[in-house]
Amino acid sequence: MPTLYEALCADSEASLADLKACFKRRALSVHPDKQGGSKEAFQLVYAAFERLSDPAARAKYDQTLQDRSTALGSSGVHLPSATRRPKRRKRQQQQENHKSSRVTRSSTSSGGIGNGNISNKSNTSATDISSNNNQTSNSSSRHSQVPSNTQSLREKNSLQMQAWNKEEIRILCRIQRLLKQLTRTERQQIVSAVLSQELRVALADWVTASRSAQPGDSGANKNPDHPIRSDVTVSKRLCTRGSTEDGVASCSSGSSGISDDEDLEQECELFAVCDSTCDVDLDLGGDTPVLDPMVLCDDACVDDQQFKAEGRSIDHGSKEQDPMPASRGASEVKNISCQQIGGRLYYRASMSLGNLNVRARSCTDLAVAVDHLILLTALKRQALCADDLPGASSVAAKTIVERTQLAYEQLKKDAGPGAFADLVATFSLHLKRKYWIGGSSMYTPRCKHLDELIPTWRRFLDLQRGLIQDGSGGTGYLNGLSRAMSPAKLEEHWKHFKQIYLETWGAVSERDRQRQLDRVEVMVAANAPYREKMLQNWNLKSMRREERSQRRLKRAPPAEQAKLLAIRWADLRANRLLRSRAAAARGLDQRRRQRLREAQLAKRRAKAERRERWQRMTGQGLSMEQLWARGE
DNA sequence: AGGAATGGATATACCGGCTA
DNA sequence: TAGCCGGTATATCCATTCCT
Repeated sequence: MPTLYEALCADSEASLADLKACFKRRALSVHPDKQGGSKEAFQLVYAAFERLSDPAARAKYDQTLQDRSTALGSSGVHLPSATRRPKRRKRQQQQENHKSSRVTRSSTSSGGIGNGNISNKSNTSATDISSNNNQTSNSSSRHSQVPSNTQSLREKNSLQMQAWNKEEIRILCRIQRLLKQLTRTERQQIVSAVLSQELRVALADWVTASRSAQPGDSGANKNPDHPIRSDVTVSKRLCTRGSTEDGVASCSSGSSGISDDEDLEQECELFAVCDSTCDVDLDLGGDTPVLDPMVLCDDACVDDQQFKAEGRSIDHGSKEQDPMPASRGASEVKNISCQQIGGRLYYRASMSLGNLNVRARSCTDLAVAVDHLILLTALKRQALCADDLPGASSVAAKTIVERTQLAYEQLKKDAGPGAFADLVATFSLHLKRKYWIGGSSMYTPRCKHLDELIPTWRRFLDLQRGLIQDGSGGTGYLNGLSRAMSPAKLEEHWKHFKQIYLETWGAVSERDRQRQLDRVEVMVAANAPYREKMLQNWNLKSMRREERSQRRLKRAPPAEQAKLLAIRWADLRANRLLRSRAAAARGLDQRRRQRLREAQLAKRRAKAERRERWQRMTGQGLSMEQLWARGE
């Protein structure tokens, strides 16, 4: 398997400009339209360029190569720049670090949730950048510690799980499930009022043990970098979001949720199962594994939807990103479409950023299209990981719109007026609303300047945010309907959405607006049967939900249930204690009996010996003194 | 728990119309 | 009328949710 450097035919110490040149050279030779080219080869080359052109992803990749070469032994293995980075590269790196440190410092200290969650095909995140740029950061050192502790932690937890019997495990499971159904405040009340100190600690151990002792469990993190969820950073983030949502005093001052104070860490570790008002210190520090608060937090605490609304996808870390997504279309080449007109081939580079589609002009020269692709790749990288943009302070807190705008301005400067003008980029937003228009798309008119589209983009984004706050879950109108949103509310959103959409077209011309209105109405009408079906489903589900809630009302309240479980737990523990004492007593008794048996045996043996001696003595007619004199 | 369904995101092909 | 661009349709991917 060739390395990415080999795929690009680039030196491991190549600068960005070198990489661009190498990519262009290779792309032109391996494109399917060229002799001996193929889509696979082109995709490999593009994937390599996409990754290596990103400094953070490149550093990460270099590190991976270095680790691999260390594991295999240094001989005969191609070592990338990270292993033996020459002075020139090292100096460059230092300069980059120095330049970006001022920019990234604020985002690093505020945690960079947003960036950390950005899904990037090249496996890049701002968190990675900051950790790579700043080797002494706390998060990176914590991450590096996690795997080393994992094994011993697993063994310990496995032993701990063996110590519980089936019934105790069942009770712990039920309490955990019960607590998960409650809000944070209710949970805290019940935990502090009903659960004993011993039960809380057992619950904490149980949660950690069940997580780490079953690595194949679906709940466990399958990411090899973080074998268990003992990452304090993640825990903090989850807790912070949860506390904000529940209206409890926030753990962090910033929206990103990761501050650097240790109190926060402790609070987050304790809040899941232990009340902070408890006057006895819980021994969760030291050797005790870090508790995973997520297990007992409300699932809704994880406010991923907010990020999704910004056009960012959530990196759950559970799936390996495909380094080479399949190409689409007849050209079979990702990001460069091809069309034959009048016997000539036209190429056109395109790129998507969230729901923003960027397209370059079409051209007959593949080399020009590759140049365009290089520019668009830079735009995408900078928009998704805008930490390296000058003046992008607190960029983690910015929305995808603001970051794209920054990246766009930067691209204009970097590419130079000539190259940028040659791109003739056009921008449009692609929007889908399956519930209303089925599989068809709605899209804004193409703009020659991103600035023209920004206000519209913001409006759609705000609308989407409102939809999430209304409880749709942010995954779309249909899911919104099937969950918490009423059909009436849904319709209201659709009207608003349509209004923005038509206004966008109306800004071009009234004729366009009318044309789009007609088109949308046709699509909406065509999709009526589908909506009818969904409404029926929604009614059925609503009825089912209602029945469930009625059943729940008949059940004992959660506090009562928890109390009963806690009593059962205490009984079990008491019985277990009694049994262990009885067993201990039995053990003592057995040892005494054994000693007695041994003593009796010794006595019997001595008696038999005496009898034997006596018989010998009397048989030979000897006296006792004579016998002793013979030494017997 | 795991497969199926869903729907947003992404990417590309195709076509019609404008313009030099 | 060739060259190019904007609008549209659609294929595919993938995360999430639903259903059994």
